[in-house]
Amino acid sequence: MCTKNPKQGFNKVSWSATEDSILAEHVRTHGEGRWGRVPKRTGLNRCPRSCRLRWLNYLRPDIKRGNISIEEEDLIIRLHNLLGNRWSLIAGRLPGRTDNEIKNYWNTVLKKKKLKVPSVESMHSNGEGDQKCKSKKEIGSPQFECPTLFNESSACKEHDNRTSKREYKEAWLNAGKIPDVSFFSLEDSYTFDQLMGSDIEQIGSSCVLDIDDLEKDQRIWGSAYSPMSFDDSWGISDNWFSWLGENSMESYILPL
DNA sequence: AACCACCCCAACCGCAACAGT
DNA sequence: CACTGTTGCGGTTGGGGTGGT
Repeated sequence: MCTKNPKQGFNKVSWSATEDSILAEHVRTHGEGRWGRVPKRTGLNRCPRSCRLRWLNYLRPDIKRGNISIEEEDLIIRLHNLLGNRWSLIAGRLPGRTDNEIKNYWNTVLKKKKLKVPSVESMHSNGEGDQKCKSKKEIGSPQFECPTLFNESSACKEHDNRTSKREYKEAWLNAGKIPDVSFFSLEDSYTFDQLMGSDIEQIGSSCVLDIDDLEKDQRIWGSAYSPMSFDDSWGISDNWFSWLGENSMESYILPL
């Protein structure tokens, strides 16, 4: 655990080029992980978490530098509509971008853009567009921008009764099929309709289907396309789930 | 040139989940 | 099962840069 400066409370210190090179060299030699040992081994006067963060957000070789493109911005907006403030998941769909970067971009750029354009949800609520949850459990429910009478409180309440991430994952792996999806609300289905053009589709409260990866495999995609029809009331038809289960599509299911 | 206000982003925090013993 | 250390995540904030006066 990083400790606060007892005198000044909070004391941010930027990483120097020397520190960066020491850390980068250490990761190159020993690999990622075991961050608790890094400060001792390298002599860096940094806490393990600070080292990890510096590597993940700045030093990693696959980090993409430069401005967020229009395409990336569009994807961020669509994924945020789908997933809410789950920055790591959103970042996972943007190669080379970190969750911190996307979070910052949202808070400094996109949030303002969103405020400028009156959304439907603002007409139904007090205008607080972003969810303000105190814990990750509360964040669990994606905040959908629904054109109808979406009710956030009822959606959150619904989420409490949903299967936990771990149970969901285990159930999927053990049973070889997608567990109960009866929690799909009518409101959610409207969101799926809106997101038909997206490369990612939510198939439950705790996982999404990676359409991008699916499309890469032409054999699978070709045979999958026909049963993947969308149902008017539930967003994704039962055919999807049965087809996915029959064809061992675990690798295309991304747990949230 | 000096000051101020604002903005952006890196770095921090608390909490929760996970892994190991 | 309980405990402890580690890791991952989202929220928050201090520092530095920039533009306006």
